[in-house]
Amino acid sequence: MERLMQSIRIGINDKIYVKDPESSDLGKRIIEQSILMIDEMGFESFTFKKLGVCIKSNESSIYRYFENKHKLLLYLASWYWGWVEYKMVFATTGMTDKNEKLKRAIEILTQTVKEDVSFSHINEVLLNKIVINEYSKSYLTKEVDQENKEGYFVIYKRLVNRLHEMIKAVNESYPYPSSLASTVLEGSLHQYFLKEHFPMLTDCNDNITPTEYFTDLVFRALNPKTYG
Amino acid sequence: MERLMQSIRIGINDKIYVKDPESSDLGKRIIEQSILMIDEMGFESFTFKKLGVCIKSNESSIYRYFENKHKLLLYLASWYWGWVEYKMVFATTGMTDKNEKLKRAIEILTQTVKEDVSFSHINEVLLNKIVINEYSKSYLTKEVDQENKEGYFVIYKRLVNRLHEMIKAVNESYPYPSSLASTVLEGSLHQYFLKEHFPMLTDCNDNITPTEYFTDLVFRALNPKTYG
DNA sequence: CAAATATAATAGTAATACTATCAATATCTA
DNA sequence: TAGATATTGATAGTATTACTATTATATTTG
Repeated sequence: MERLMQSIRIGINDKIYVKDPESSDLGKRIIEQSILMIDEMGFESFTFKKLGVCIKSNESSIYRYFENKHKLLLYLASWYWGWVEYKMVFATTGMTDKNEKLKRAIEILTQTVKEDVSFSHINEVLLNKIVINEYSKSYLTKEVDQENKEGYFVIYKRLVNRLHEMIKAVNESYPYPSSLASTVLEGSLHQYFLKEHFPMLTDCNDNITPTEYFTDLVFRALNPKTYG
Repeated sequence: MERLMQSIRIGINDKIYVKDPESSDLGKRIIEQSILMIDEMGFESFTFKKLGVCIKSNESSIYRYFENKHKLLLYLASWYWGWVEYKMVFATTGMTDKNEKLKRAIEILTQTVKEDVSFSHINEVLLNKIVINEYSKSYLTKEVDQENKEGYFVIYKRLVNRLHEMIKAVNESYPYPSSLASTVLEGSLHQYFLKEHFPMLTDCNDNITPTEYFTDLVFRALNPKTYG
């Protein structure tokens, strides 16, 4: 798996960047260090100026890769969801038992990333933390409709849709497959956040994972007669 | 109900503001107009300078009420959740049927606000929209633990807890009552957002409400043997 | 009416989020 | 290998943001 992952490229909408950061050494340093810095100081405090100092490059050079830090966040998020999508498809294709398949998918989608599987310069553990803390900010904007039209969220939408399809496969009469799918993806990030900062608002802790909670929830919803 | 609401005061942690905006005419105009402006231009573009122009007052005068716009958002959110809590408690106290009580609570917590019930200067319809679009930003910060310690989120936490208690009352053996409660509250805002901007990711539309989806979900989760 | 308080007006600072220009390198191509 | 081209770096500059400080002017209250 690790070997395989190293040669995978995540296809990201090329309108998100001015110049593909994968195409140069500077570009890769921008991605690598921005992940470390955003995790460290939070997206609000992060600036291209600070990043420039950190990678010993110039602010103006970074602007040649990304219009602004918002676009950089969109890039990081797209990369993350593309990576999760890859892992999910890889883990579930070929599975014939629909229940098991859905269960496995939920597992992949709701688990934390524990070790850096190492796409060379991208630290997936920190990127996962960034997505938990910052992803909402990438779409809770006044420009969301325009940016959605331009395709900045396609990967995420495709991922929700894949889950939606698996839910339908298990119970085609369940009336809210899309909402359930989006609830699992978004809710999972939220439960991780609560676990860290508002432990009173969640049952998730060192023993109970968001994966257990959502697996249970989804199968109760889909199969009320036989579950539990 | 309307009459009653007009005389209610929402008790907000006084560390959120420098000077209580309810204590003066200027303070009320700050609240009133900031709601209109944040709804109109989004929280990112909103500044105290612009607000000053809008209410024909001075930037520096606004700083005497709120340290910064983040604190103002915390204030608006606290007010909103306090108002929702009031409505929920009002609607459910005295109900004896635990199932009906939970159902009614979910209804209140997940419905949109359709008309301005008019706390004089506060437009609840717009405030509800602001909460959908901006609430996450109030806690997805590096300062969240400190601010939580100072009690800036007590009302919201109390509300989640009330729902948690009602869930337990219906099914005390359900293993994830806190997570389910927080999922309903946060997920409801998310479904409204998706309905508006990513309709493919939700089943909610003009005919299906987040209330129906979450009522169904919660009762399927709590009562798998008899529901549906 | 005097004192206290609230608000307004003005000015100023450091940082942010860029844009523009030009020089220095590196690389690729004829 | 010279010459063109692309990439990066350095410097400067602008408008806006997010404040703080000071002083003046209303307004309230005792």
